[in-house]
Amino acid sequence: MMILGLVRWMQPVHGYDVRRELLSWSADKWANVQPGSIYHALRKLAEEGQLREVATEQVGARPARITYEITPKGEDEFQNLLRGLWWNLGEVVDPFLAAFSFLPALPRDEASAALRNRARLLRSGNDSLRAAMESGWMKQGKPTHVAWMWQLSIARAEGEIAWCERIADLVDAGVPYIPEEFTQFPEWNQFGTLIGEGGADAGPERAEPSERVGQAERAEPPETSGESGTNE
Amino acid sequence: MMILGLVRWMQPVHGYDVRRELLSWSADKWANVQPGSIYHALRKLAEEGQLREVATEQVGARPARITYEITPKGEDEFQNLLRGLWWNLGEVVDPFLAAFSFLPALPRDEASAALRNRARLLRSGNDSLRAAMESGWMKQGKPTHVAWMWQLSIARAEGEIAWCERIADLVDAGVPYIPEEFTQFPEWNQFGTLIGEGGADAGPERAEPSERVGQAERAEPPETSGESGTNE
DNA sequence: AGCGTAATAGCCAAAATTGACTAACGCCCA
DNA sequence: TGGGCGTTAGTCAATTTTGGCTATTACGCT
Repeated sequence: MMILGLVRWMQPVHGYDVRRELLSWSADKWANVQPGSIYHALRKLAEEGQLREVATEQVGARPARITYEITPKGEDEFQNLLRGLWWNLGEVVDPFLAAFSFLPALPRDEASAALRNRARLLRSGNDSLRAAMESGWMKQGKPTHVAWMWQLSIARAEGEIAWCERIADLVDAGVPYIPEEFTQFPEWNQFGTLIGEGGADAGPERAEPSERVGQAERAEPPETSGESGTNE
Repeated sequence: MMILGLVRWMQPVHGYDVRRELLSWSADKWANVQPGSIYHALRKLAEEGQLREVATEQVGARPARITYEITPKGEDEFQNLLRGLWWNLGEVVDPFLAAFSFLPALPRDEASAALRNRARLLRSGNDSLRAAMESGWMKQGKPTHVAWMWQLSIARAEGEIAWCERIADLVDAGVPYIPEEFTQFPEWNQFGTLIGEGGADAGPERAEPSERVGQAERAEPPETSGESGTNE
């Protein structure tokens, strides 16, 4: 989608243009697009008839670059995709949520410390976003709505900060959360009940692998070397 | 990570157990784990020495099931992974954010309608989460911290709801955001508007907001069949 | 001019993910 | 008593994703 939309936007383009644009948006972070996938996606879209090759230039002995533009079919598909995303709730993938589900695996004091630390990180992330928005960033020719996107991030983070502090307090206060299954039975079967309850389900969250660390802000856990590695 | 953690948690287990557990958590939504990937992950972890095969039972002529348990090395790795996720900010991947970056591709009135619709969806999602938490869910033996996870979702969504309304107001108010690239080449809009209101039906506006707030919360864009398909 | 670095453009083999598929077994009810 | 259905358990080929690699040209500096 991203790629189709970008081609639509910048056409005619070749792969490297798209790559640079995505990179400049740090889209490898908030969208799901690594540079390596671009060329594959372009080829696939072209083969599906949503894009069309428009030229193939070559400068010297460099790799030839193929320029694409969107076809009416691609435009149509793009509109569908776009509306699907705007009108429905998509599933958000958040690795922290997945990790939080293992709360009982951490000692209480570390859990609460980590939560407060997270609040701190979120706050300072928000601060730097705000600073970036006010300082000359927007005069640099960035579209206004990008600032709105930042604001969405900020708004969500603000909700999360409050949550962090609240939960940290609960943890500190010794509110019990460790299920008996942990302390008593090694096996937990009573999970069948979870399924039955799907009627009111709605866990709109989702966790995805790959953690990359924001440039500066990062704290290390007390003891282990917080290697961020694979994600099985 | 998820899988390693689950094995650690439920050991000794075989693949199907893990699969059922993840399914019961709807983990295919909020984590990144489809049933198909489980066995691969288990094998990979075993081969990396983080898990160990512990038994291979076979009942009749059914597929043999291999039971795994975690090794000290796996435990170590799990602690690392877990702490990495707890102490650092991970990147959240949200398809809506990606879609929002194409705001200029939508007609103003559709954008604002979609935003308000989104606020509605989020609100009702929150409501049903809250309802689920209060109604017998927690008495069912569910670990307390799962409720905290729901609360995080709610907190974030609340921030987002406010944002939606705020931005919708801005859009309605005609705050400019369309970059010059767009207005320069009006043939782009051609498609947006054509498709947006070309449905030939009376109102190009407002998908009929279905009143019932049941599980099937979802609204359709004005005309196109909001296929949520691939995502290039 | 000569050298090192950065940017350009894309490729590719390996790894991961997916969803459809198999195939036996248990059980219920007519 | 046997046929249909759901559960159990996992496989597999095809698709996707990854991120490191190559090889050329442009640029800056002394």
